[in-house]
Amino acid sequence: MTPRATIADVARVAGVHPGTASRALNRKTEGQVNTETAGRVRAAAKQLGYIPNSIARGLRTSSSMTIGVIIPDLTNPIFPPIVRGIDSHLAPHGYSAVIVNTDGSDATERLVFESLVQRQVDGFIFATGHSGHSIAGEAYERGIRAVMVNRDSRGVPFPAAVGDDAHGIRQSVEHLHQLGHRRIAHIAGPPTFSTSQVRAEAFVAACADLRIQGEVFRAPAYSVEAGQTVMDAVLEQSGFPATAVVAGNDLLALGVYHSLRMHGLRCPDDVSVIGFNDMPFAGDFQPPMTTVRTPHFELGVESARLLLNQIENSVLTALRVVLPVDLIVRASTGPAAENIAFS
Amino acid sequence: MTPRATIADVARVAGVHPGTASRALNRKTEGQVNTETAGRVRAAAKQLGYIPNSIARGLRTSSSMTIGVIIPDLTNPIFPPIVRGIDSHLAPHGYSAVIVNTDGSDATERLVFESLVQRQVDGFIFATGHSGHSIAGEAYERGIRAVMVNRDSRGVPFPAAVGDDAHGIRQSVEHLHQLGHRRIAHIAGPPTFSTSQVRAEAFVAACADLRIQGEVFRAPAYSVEAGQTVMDAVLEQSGFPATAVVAGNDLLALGVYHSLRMHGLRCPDDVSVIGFNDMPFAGDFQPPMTTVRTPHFELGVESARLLLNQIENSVLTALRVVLPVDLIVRASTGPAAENIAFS
DNA sequence: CGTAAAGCTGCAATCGATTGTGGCAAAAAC
DNA sequence: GTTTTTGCCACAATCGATTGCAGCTTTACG
Repeated sequence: MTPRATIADVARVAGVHPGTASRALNRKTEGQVNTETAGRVRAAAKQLGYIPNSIARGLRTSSSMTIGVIIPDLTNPIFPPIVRGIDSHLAPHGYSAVIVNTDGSDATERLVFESLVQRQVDGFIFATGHSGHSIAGEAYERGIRAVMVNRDSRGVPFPAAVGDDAHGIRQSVEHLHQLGHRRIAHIAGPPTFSTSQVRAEAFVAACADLRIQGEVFRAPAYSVEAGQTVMDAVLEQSGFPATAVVAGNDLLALGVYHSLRMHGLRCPDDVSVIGFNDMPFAGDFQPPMTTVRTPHFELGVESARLLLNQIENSVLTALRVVLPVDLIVRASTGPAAENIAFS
Repeated sequence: MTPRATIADVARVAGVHPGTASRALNRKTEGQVNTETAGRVRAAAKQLGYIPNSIARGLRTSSSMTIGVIIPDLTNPIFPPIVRGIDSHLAPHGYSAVIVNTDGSDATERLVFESLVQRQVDGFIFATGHSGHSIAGEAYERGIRAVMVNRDSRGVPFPAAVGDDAHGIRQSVEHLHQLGHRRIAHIAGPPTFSTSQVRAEAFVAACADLRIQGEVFRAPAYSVEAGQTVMDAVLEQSGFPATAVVAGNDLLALGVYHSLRMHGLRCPDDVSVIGFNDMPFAGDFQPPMTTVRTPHFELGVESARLLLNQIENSVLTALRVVLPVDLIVRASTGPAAENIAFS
């Protein structure tokens, strides 16, 4: 219940001026003070259990040592690893991350953004895929530092850390091709996400290269429900007799699983399915999912590194770092079925 | 690039003193200023795009409007829902959460704790299960406000929001009993977690009540690997011919799945398995998992509510809120097998 | 020995907002 | 008509740390 010791208390005990005490306690300035004096100050600080008030420091130095991380939904399993990667790079540098969700809503994105600039965060990491009139552009105009992770920065010149999505899709299509599939459906995410675009484009390009029939269907969201709904439509209405589907991400693929099951079709016997991301436990699904592994943790690390470089050294080390991805073959893909029952 | 407007700027434009501007802009004090004047101030604020510097405010009011949330590992799928629940209650009240991971390490727990008190967080939410010489006791002695979520507060008089674990276990055992199981193994989590204790105790109590054989085995961690290792031992060395296992949580149950598969045993045909938590996608596993649903989101909400009550009203509304749980029966449980192959 | 340079440390301003106190003027009370 | 009350606002202190500047002492050097 005793009030925390301030630097003035430390100075008094050490018999020096608060300014001197401050210098003695800071790495950057401790060279300016006599070694013996500095020792006395440190001793006093330890004795009093002095903990610097970072709010006061922040006021003076106009930095809060916190980074705002804006994600659509922490419940989406790809984000926890990203967040951990971010944190693992931030913490050793003395920064903390405050994570906020937008639920995909543009309005709450703006809301939390404002709330965070009010908090004087030193920078932002955007993991939201929204590409429309997102706040990124506004942030840039306000001179706010930021980076993107797992998405591209559509026009806004912020650095970005992304996976090599195009290559992952290409691998997926080739894998299916080798298994004999010649008619493949792609269930793409919402067009507002930059990832949806590049994956869809890579898909059509790969199909063209291999001279196989590829059709893309757009899901309204990256969710299990959306995947199921779209797959229902593919099966019931599209008239496209696909023997395999490459989904925009694992959630959509899971929705495809559900739809298949509802239609009495088996995976991979009747239809092969490939996901994207290799989310945690993807290997425990029924069947274990073939999917493209994206290094989410490392993506987080890289994005944090990009941001901190920008903040502390005021330099852009890179405008874009792309990390390799890998196709993980499990049990949701198999030889193309001869004929499949369409309604 | 123009420096942000301060309250002094607003005051100048509105032709009033900064103190007056401050009062005009704050809900609690706007009654102290003339309505017409307040309007002028608000207009000026809007015109300048004034955003209060919450660091400066925090220095004066000695509150940061942030809450520290300490969890073992964000990657564990039960925590994202809890965090979202916390956030959903905090945000409308103007608070932000800063989430840190400890990786179960006592040392880093202490580290992040210190880092957060230095950040002047207004309170803590502990989701770490560690019960030994945790920092909770120290926090209490320092007069720091905190609550526990998903764990009990062993001796430390902090409020806690928990699920009715004992009841969940009882339901599980009864469910198995009805299916004809008479020899059940319980794979408990590490004894340092309060949840492990109450679940294990509830298990032996339930078995005693129903007069069936129950044996408990301890896992060194709440992880898939630990679950597999322990189940391996149960099958190969224990000599306990269980026809069913109730796992301490879903991760352990997943490990049991793996072990079973490795031993050529099928679930639920040979051995029934029940998890705990109903983590996301538990219904998509192979087989879909029977498990106890814990309302994690609501647990987060309740813990945040408990903490905010303590902070803002300085009252303890409750020392302990326990939320109901439910057994979700899926496909990992079935009638007891006649005889099961043990090595 | 004198002067210049270097090394330390104290002083005070500063970051941007909040808030107790006091003063002035208008309204109310007598 | 005078006094008291009330309403509104200005003033200035304050939160706790950082930092440019100046002054003092000590060392170095010619």
